[in-house]
Amino acid sequence: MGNTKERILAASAELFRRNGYTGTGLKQIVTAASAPFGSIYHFFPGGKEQLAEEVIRSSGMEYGKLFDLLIAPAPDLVTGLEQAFAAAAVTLRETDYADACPIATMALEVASTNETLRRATAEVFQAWILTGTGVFTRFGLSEDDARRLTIAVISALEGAFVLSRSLRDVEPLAVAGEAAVATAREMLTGRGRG
Amino acid sequence: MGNTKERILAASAELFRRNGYTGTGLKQIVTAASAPFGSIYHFFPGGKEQLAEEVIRSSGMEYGKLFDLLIAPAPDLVTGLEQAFAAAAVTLRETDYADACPIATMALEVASTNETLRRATAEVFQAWILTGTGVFTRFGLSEDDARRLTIAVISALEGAFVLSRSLRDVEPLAVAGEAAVATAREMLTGRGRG
DNA sequence: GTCTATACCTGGATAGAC
DNA sequence: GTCTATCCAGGTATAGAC
Repeated sequence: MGNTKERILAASAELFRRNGYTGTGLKQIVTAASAPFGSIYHFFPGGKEQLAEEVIRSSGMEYGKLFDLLIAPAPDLVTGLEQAFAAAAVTLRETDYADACPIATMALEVASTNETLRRATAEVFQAWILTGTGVFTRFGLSEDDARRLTIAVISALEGAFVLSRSLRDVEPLAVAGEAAVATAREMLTGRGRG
Repeated sequence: MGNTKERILAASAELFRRNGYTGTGLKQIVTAASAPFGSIYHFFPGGKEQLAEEVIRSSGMEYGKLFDLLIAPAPDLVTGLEQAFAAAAVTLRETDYADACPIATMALEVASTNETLRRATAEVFQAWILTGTGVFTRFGLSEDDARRLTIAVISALEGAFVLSRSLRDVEPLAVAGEAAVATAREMLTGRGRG
């Protein structure tokens, strides 16, 4: 087969997401991917850092598509947000509180320790913000409101993931979802900011 | 001196917060603490895990006091929330985007890998929720609203920390703070949930 | 190009001198 | 009780057989 690289990327994505960057070993990755050790350096000459960078970009961009898949097709903004947070809660419970954001753990780990990877996570988050802003403007929000709602939604989701994974309870995800909906409603009804 | 243990705890708290649990080595800790290597096992016979557990509990509980120090004394709930998010933004910038939540990075790292430490982070978050609920009820919210606002505020803060540290920009912290204020206002004016 | 063996280093942990 | 020397497993990375 020629999909060794794909298997390494898939195994890395799952291990990095669950165990973090420093918490995942290259030996662990090749074992999970059923690949020989040398393949890592064949496909990723830059070693662990290059592998992680590709994982951050690919799985991060993939995750960002959920704005288009879950929220954009919804009949209205509130319904779209409710569906997105509900879907996140289902996934979290089905995976025993393991599969939340694919890059959040790494983002915190590398924020102050690895500039290359920090930049990769930043570019992913910026892409999400652009995508979300586009989707929300199509629901009638101003450019400024749409951007602010996107940032508020991502923040609420990421923070709720931290609490829900730690507490092993989806309550934070539900509460954060309702708060995001309230923020959206406030913008839609034009109550604006203080 | 007899404060070797305190120096180890202080150095560990800072390193764990910035570099994470797996990203911090015990040798690194004793160097930063100017302590001999053996002292770690003298004061923490359980090794790295016991040290991390004590750090999570102590620095976590310390951080939870900010509810009482920053929000409780405020003239009103909205002002209190604004001050808390503003203070977090100032600290983040002053420390070059390093000092955010003392336990969030570890919480994500250990959520699926170390049940002892996961439980320690969960107990800290539960304590924060209780403290916040108490403070918010004193501002006139119902027990249920107060609990839900607390969870929404912590989620917004934690998520904004992820984005702000990655982007090296306090905009997410500002936006999340305004969203938290909007949620509080909605509860205070009795508009309730849908 | 695939894969194995290995080099080299740092990780956590321990023993024991003082 | 303070501190040093060391152990062994695991980490990343490389060399080279096939």
